[in-house]
Amino acid sequence: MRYSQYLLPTLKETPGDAEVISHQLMARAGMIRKVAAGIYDYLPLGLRVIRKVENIVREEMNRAGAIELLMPSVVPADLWEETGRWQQYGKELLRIKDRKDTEFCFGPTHEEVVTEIVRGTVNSYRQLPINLYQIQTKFRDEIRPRFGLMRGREFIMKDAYSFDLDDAGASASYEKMYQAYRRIFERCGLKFRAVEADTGNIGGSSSHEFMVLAETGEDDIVSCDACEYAANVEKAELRPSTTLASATQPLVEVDTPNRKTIEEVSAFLKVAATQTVKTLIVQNERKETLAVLLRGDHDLNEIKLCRLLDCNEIEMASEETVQAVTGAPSGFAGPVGLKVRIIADQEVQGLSDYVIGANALDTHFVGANHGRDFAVETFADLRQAQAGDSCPRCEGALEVWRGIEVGHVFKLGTKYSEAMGATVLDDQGQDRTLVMGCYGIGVGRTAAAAIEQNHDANGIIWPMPLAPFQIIISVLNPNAAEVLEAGETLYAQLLERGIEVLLDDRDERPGSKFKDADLLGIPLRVTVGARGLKEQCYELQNRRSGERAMLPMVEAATQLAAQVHSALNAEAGG
RNA sequence: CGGGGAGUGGCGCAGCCUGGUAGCGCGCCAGUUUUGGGAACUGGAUGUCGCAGGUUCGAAUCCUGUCUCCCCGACCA
Repeated sequence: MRYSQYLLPTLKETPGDAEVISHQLMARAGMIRKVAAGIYDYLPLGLRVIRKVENIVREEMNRAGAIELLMPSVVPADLWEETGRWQQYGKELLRIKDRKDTEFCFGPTHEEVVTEIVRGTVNSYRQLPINLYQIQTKFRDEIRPRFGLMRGREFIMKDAYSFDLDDAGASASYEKMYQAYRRIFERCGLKFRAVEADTGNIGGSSSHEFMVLAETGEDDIVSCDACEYAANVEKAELRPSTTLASATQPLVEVDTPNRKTIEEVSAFLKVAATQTVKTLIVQNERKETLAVLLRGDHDLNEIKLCRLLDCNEIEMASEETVQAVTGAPSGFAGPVGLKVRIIADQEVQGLSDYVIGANALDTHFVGANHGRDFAVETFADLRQAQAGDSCPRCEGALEVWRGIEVGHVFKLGTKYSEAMGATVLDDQGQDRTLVMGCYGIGVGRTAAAAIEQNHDANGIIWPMPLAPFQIIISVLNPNAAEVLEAGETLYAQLLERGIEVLLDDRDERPGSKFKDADLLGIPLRVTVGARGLKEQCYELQNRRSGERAMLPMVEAATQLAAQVHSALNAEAGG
């Protein structure tokens, strides 16, 4: 591609609405343009990267035995009504009507559609297992899209769905996808972790998320420093606590004027936060109000609480509710004398003689003990894991990372196949409900995550497998005939060798060309200028390492092609 | 949706408080001189100041409404 004839609008300045580095650099490098909140144009350079990711995904899915197809983006409401999701799925589902007022949605995910395909075309266990996938534009009307391609409303996703006769088969299909995903992200040159995850409202029994490690990630994940255990904090189990407490101090009411938070109270009473217990008054969607006790320095994990209570949503009670339930303004809630259900994190069980709210303005208790002073209905694992916690599987300790979720694999079970009557005949001639799995990869998000992990002050540094171009030839003075000709010659030789090369033949000053080359993040830059030509050489610079080398003109194309191929293989290996 | 902020040439911003009919930098076009890390000079083009009302002799500026965008929370590839 000739730069002078390409559409590559680079920006010197960062657009004001771009917050994270990947968004800033994608905008500056002329990869994307915003059309509306969470909706983007993929400009030519951006599309090239998207295609790179797609092709890696496609190759690995095919290798794992999955079959590509393409389902419609616009899906009739009937299908979604079969599974009840037309009602369940909230405002994220973009609902539209056609001219006859028939309802449709723009598909945010395709369990219903694919299940409909399989129920109509797969009738025998002999056709199993089968795994169907597509790479397609999805739409989810997110409440708050942000960070460019990281969380768009419209985005490109690879979604795959496996169908098996039984759980064992489904587990095997799941394992295949898990391994395929590892290969995909390794080939993309990304540092990532596969972590145990919550299944959310897609449903199903177990799942893993593939997290690219990056500070700007929106998820917290934990991993053990000794074994393989890794999980999203939403999901991370904590080791069961077995210690039991016994009281040694009497319950005494103390004044804590204006001290509401754990920090304020523990500082005021000169007690460690670990020796305090906080009482959260919460409500679920059924408007049940209850009190949750946690050690002062711990945080509530709402997902664990939801699971315990068999509800979908937990929120902190309003000030009025707190006042009504505890008889005091928030900040002083405690379990003593409370009339609502009281449940506690398991680690409260091992505490004794702690500080706790007294349900009266500016007052706390010291020397509080459950069992003696109040009763706890249930102890359970309810808190968020944090750095330094013991691993639930071994003697190691947990570390905390930030991650970007680029892929997610689920065991779905029969949730959709049962609702939609997707069955096959087994070898006994009996109807069997198919056991499903589903597997997603955010294509644009993967590209964005790659930038989060691979950039410097000058711009993007693409891993070779994702680079929109593998080599950029910067012709320093295209007005000098012999310089332009030397550039053109190399350009032609590289194209012949199948290398993706961008020829910067613009009539710009050298500085601009170097800045743009760095910004775009092309892994190898060849400078063609009078200086090198005097010695019959091109000059090579590696974007990542900054290393430079003189390449004799006669062997340049061969050497460069070899470097590109070895970089591709290095990053594809492992 | 709750809380915070912002809409002014393609991009980044100033002007608004204290109303008088729009300015700076980058980019763009033409020319001259330049040419190894975002060149200099000269000349030029581009704005119904988000939209709709209102106040006023006069509104980018004040008032009301509305739309959009961004940030913090819930959601997720």
